Amino acid sequence: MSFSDKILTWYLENKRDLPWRDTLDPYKIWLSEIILQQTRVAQGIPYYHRFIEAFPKVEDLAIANEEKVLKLWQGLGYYSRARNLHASAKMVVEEFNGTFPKTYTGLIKLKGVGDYTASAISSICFNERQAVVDGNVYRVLSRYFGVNIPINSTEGIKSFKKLAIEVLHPTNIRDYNQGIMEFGAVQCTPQSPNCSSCPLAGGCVALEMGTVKDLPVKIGKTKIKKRFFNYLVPLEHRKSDETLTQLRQRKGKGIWQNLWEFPLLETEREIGLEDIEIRHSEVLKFKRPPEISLFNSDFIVHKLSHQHLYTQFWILEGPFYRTNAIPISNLENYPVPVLIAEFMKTFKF
DNA sequence: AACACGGGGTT
DNA sequence: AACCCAGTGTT
Repeated sequence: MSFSDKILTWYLENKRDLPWRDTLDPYKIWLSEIILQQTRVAQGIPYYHRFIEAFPKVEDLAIANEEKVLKLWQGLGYYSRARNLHASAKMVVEEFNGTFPKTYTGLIKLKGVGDYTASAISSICFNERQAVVDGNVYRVLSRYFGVNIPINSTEGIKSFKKLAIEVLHPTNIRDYNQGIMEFGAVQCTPQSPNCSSCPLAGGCVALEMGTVKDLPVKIGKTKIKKRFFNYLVPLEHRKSDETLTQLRQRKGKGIWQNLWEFPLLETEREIGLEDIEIRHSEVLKFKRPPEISLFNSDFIVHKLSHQHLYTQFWILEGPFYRTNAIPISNLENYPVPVLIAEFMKTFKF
């Protein structure tokens, strides 16, 4: 039995019942694939349901405000996925009359659709002969065939893609592709893979050589940068029994593009109350000196994959010049980073 | 070729 | 703390 037949047989007996497995609708498969980029299935499932409910068809997504799309995406991370998702929905509706491209070549032109995603959609929806190479596939192929070329080197990317094409199933591309990924996610896991009950143990080079735990090989380490964020939370208590505050939308490059946050003073190092008293006007203008207090005595350290944000929330009470001022009851409508959402949940406005 | 881009789960 | 997740786009 060939490698691909073993994978396919295993899959047909072990596949999970996932929400997007009951359809070949390119819209739904595309949505699931974008959500699942660098994201675990368990984390993505509730988002998939919410998007399908809010936007049953690609036309619904295309006519939505970006604000609403980002709000639904809040908490998933890599927000360029949401912006590109929205842009591609518009492309499909406006340029292709609402019909998704039916080929790898057509699909890869969509924003946010790269080699992996174009291969996944074209093979799953149309059984096109394209090989998917995601993190699971790198792991399974490197172990079974004993390949120690670094998976994130240029040579590795090329040679694993070539190998993936060579071992593709002859006919059932659709199920084989999902099968090899599922096999990596469930059976041939990163740590403590279940080799003792593996249907592919016979023929697995890494198992034979005792190198399972060393594969796949990955080079380079992400250097983590430290940043110091001082959020200035303005509060103006009005007689109308309403409290005003202010949010701003992040623009330009960097993290959290197009999401909202409180006025931010970023510094090179930790600063204290005296510094805030002097510098708050760089960020936010008050009509008279505000009453300032620190919300969190210890840093809130928000960890991203490549930076740690040492964060202090400063509460500034007093009347301020209200461009973009909003009542606190409206805060929930804005798409915000998890760091800000956690603060809003904890702070007693 | 290297880096930026989130947040959460697992060990 | 380190690694990884159904990767893509930019520099």
